[in-house]
Amino acid sequence: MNASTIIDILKQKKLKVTPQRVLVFEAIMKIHGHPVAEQIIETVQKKNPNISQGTIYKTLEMFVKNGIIRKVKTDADVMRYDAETEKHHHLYCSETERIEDYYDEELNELIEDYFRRKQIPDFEMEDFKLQLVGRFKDKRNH
Amino acid sequence: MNASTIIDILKQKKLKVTPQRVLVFEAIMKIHGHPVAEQIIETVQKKNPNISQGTIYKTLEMFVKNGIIRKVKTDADVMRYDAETEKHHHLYCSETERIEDYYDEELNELIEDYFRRKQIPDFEMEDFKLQLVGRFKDKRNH
DNA sequence: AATACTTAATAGGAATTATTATTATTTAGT
DNA sequence: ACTAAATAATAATAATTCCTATTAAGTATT
Repeated sequence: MNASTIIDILKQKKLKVTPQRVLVFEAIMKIHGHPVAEQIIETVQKKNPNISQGTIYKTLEMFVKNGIIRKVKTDADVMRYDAETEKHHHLYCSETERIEDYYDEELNELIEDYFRRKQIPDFEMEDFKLQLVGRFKDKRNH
Repeated sequence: MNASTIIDILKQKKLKVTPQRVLVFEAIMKIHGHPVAEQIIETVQKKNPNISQGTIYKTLEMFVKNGIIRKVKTDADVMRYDAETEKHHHLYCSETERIEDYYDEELNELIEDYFRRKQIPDFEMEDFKLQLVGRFKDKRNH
């Protein structure tokens, strides 16, 4: 992936090609992994200090909306607390902020079993959690 | 769960029992679901307006450290961005902030299969994501 | 049972930090 | 050259953390 790649992507999506957007994309490519906004800002501004933070945040948001990049973690922006400390998973509503607990021992065992057979290289697993994204059929707005 | 429950929990863990801690715990119990700090603060301060925000945040943090409650979502506190838009899961280091992508089509199919057989009541699943928490065996600090 | 002691917890407010909003100016695409 | 959208610069916001003097919980002592 390089400058011409993002130029093509933007053109294809009928989005304006600006030097700012190209630099932001190149920064994400260059850093790889999962950069936080700060790292992207730093990398972009090293190349061109005149590019403002606001533009970079706006560009990232635009990239996310257009499926060019993703946000890691679920989208809600504040921490939530959960009194339940037993192992469980979470159901996230893709429309609202609603979150529900989901307990499924059979599922836990299925996944545990799977990872007993298949080791992940260089990684020692301690725990796992499934985020299930979808829609609740009842209209409650917890 | 009620006041005497949290009192017992705190005593058992050799933590001081204070009215503030009891009220914070009761608030979480009362709200159930996955309250954000703001809701907890509101509920606590309705009972006793002299309890400060800082105390409530500190108490929540203490509860989390002692396994009395959990934080929902992974613990890192800033958004991260990911250039990869293909379906994948995440490996989280429990010690550092490192996050790695994890691709596993076999696992995807296993889980998809499972949910094809077993429907979650009142929930229409659109997507899922696995968070695998553990330790990386190499020392790289991405 | 009341009192003093010691350390941790708390209140109150300031500080921090990531992110979003605002607006005048600039620029990309036609 | 035109027009709508993007940008720079800065202010505003909001969640969370930090700081410090005061207070209170748990424990030991009478």
